[in-house]
Amino acid sequence: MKLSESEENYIKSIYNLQEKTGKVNTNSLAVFLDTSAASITDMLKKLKSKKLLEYKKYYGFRLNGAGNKEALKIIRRHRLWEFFLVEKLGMEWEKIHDIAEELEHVSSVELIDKLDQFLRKPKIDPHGDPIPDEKGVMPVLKQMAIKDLPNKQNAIVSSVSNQTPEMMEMLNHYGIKIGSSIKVLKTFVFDGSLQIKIARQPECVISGIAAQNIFVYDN
Amino acid sequence: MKLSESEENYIKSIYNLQEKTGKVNTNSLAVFLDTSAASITDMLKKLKSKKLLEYKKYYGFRLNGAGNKEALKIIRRHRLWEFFLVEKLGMEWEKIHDIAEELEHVSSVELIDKLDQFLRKPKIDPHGDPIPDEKGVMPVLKQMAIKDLPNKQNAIVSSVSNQTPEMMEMLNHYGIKIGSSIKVLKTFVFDGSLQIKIARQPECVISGIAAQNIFVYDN
DNA sequence: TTAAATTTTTAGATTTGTCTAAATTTATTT
DNA sequence: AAATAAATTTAGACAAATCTAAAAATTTAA
Repeated sequence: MKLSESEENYIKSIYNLQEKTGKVNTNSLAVFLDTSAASITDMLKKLKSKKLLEYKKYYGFRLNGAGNKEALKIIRRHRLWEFFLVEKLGMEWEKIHDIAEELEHVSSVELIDKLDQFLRKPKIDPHGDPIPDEKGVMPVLKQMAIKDLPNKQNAIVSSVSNQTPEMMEMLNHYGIKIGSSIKVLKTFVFDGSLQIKIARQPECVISGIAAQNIFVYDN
Repeated sequence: MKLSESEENYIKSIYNLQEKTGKVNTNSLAVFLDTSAASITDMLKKLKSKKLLEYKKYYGFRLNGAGNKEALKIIRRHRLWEFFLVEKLGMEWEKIHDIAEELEHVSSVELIDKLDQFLRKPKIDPHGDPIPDEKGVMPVLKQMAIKDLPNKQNAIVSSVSNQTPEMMEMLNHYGIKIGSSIKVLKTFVFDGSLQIKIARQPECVISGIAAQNIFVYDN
């Protein structure tokens, strides 16, 4: 199905809000897309008529099977481009989102599959989000606290359970970000602290408490 | 200046037709863009009001300095993406144009400069067309038709002036591509046909007409 | 040098995606 | 359960880019 850029943005946003907060309504989508509630209603009618979502006036809406499939295609494109921008072009983590937002609308299947191959079929984008495969399947990635990561094994930082300013300050200090490549060099049994190496950062030691709150993907 | 996708397509087309045929008029542009003459007139007014071209009713139009600059930026993006698609993703020469046509509208300067670096600042795209640099300057590359290439001298195929399916079929048959190493073994004065050798291909003979349309870099 | 043909422009519609303001429906309070 | 508040939808308008049909200007030809 050929969708307009705008339709794609709506579908992707609905999918993302559905994933993140469980449900979406007209207002939250309007805020998210920085547009009016009236525009949302207009587009919902259109997407319904294209059979991409269930929608009942005043009751709510939800992507159906076809809509989900489209969303996953768009998300796949977005995340592959983000990976490309960081890993191949060396762009800053913070700058890539807006560019990927534009690139994602180029929809040639062959382009995206070739790009996927070229990037060696990555499973996680630079923000730590999973990348759907060519069939639209999200890889299931188990997470583990880095205290449980075997020594010398490379992993990708996936999330942080304790998002206090104090934690952020520390992560910032060590250059630890979602998506950072990380390796445990040594475990100090006495207090559970770990000596670690983050890609492009000097080695450092983090406390056992920190090691319980920083998660990585379990490959 | 932020331009719409449509404005960019008009500017690029005007530039290309100007280059290729010397001048453009409403009808030729309408044919080229597969749209109506009325739409051309509408857009000309708009581009005039944005000070990107000179335009007098019924008299004609031409990109001005600012318009040319914009055109060169778009062409730079297009050709860099074409190079990427062929050299990095290994896509077929024939399939890349339409994809680059979409990618070219993503206009982040940082993206394009990083891409340029990543590709090692190529000067020629896979169709043999020169790629403007970050300042919008077209590299000056001398070319010659292979009919003018001295016998026994190695050269690199740079471009093909007649990009019809029929020409493509023949080039394909002989294994002639942009970048192919080529040598003229013998010239038949009677009809201008040439016996040639393409690297990794058997010797073959091409007609005088073909020999006028296949270009090589003049080292 | 008129008449005919061609090219270009205008006038008026249409589609897409958006808007504001008003109306309607649903949810919350008193 | 009314009254009030909040969320959602409708109605009507607008800008961008396009279209067709008709009018105007220019070019060509008789």
